[in-house]
Amino acid sequence: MVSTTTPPATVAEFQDRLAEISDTLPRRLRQCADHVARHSDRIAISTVAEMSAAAGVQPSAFMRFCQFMGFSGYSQMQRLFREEQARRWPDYATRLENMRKSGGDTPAALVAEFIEAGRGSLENLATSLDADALKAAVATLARAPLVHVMGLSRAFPVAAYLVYIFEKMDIPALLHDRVGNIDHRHTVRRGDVLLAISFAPYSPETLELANYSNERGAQVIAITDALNSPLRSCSAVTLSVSEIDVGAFRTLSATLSLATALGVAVGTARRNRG
Amino acid sequence: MVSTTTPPATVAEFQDRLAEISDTLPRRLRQCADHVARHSDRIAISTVAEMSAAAGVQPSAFMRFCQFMGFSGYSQMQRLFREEQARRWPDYATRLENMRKSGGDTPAALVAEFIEAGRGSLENLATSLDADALKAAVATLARAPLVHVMGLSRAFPVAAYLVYIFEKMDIPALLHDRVGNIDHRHTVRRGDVLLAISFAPYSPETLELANYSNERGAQVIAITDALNSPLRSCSAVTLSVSEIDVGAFRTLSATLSLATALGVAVGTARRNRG
DNA sequence: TCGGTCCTGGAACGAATATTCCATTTTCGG
DNA sequence: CCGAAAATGGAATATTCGTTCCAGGACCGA
Repeated sequence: MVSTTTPPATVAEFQDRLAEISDTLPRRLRQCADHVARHSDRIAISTVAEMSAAAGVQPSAFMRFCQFMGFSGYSQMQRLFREEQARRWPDYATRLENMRKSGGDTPAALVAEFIEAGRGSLENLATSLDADALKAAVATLARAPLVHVMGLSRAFPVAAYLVYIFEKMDIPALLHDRVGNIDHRHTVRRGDVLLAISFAPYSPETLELANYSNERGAQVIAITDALNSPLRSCSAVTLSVSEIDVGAFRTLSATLSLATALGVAVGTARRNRG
Repeated sequence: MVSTTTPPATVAEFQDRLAEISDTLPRRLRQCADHVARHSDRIAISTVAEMSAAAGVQPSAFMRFCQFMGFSGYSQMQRLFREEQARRWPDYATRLENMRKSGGDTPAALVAEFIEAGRGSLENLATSLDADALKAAVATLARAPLVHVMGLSRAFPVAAYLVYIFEKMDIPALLHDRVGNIDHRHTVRRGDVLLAISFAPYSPETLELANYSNERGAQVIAITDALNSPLRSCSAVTLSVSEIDVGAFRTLSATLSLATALGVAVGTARRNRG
């Protein structure tokens, strides 16, 4: 009954085996698998009783599940997750607390706030990213003869960094800055793609260019913040990112991570197609 | 012996009480306190036996420490840290694993990589930030009649965002871009401050401006990557940040968090001095 | 040096937890 | 519909872990 294979040595291996066997599992065992897949982080700090209750099964069923996964029991499985967690969380939490504790508005405390905000934003991105939209955006951008990029105010660093990456990857890209108040809209041609980046309060210039591109027959990819962004109505694909704010300010951690990944993905996609 | 006060309700309260009593503790108990202060994150996943062994004391000593902290015992203390951890780590880890598992080079997997890198960079920043240097940088910048900001290539988004923040906070700041290949160096006056941002490979233009400013009697604050950065030799204060790379690319999560905090701190410092 | 107080170490106890076992139920092929 | 094999639930057991207790030792003031 219990396969005598060696237990997974890493969380990644664990995930693989889970995906592999979860189709062949009886009902209760399947419940365990589903719950574990969804809350694997809880394993490190929960007891079998808690886990099985949360999954809606008996502790004994959960034990059988552990053995199906190749472990001798729950304890061995738990050890894997505890080690994993300890590895990725050195003394960071402690240090942050100290920085924050050092005083409400010392610079170090402020950095701690922004670190926390950035971290939270990254976590949000992980849970809320629309993988299909992203894939569509990459496909569209990979086909574009020329990529137009526009972002003003807070979105400007993102636009600038994207163009920098595009340039590094030999992708033809044009940054629509507003230097000299010169408008570059007439460079947009049918078949080109506009990557428009804007957050509330949305700058009219960016919206205007998005609308113009649409009329001109150039698809629009938007990186924006909320579901009610005006960019959504005039873009083929919308990627949304929300940043946690510190007072009136925000970092760009999540937005830049998404943008960088997008740029690199487009670069590799192009390379693959020759 | 054991004070009958209520136990700390949050990790912050815990830290406070720890700092408060740790001077009055006997030797073994002090060892516990030191070890806990340094590895508070381990409490959630370790047993008393493990913790006490790591601290170099007997389990019973560790128990007494828990009671000094106001808890009934180790279990109650552990519960606090487990709740804290569950709170700040919803299903983020799971989601990330799924994204990464979905394939080596799908866009979503790439985003997961950059999220991890960003997170790691932020954690590095938390543990390696030089609070004194930061404080000095803020003080210097707060006194400057005019702040010059320069960063090219990968550092350009950081420079741009800093100037954006300075502008929002009514701080006179000038971005030394290279539009039209026009050099703004002659705007630098004695008493001004240059905020120079550069990472390997360091762009000569930024280094040049840093040297020039020094000669001109304007102090230089550097944001750079390593300890052997050429900026270090010509700057009054150096803030170092290291970003984890994904292949040949990096995000700017940590750098931007630091820069944003720096900008906001300077703004509030100025406001306080009128 | 002596007496008292506080601290320390280790063993012993009790509670909680993981794990196994088996009777009962369900499933599925014939 | 029947019988075998698999799955399930719940109780019983074994193990680990938290907690307490007490004897011995260190420290301190007199």
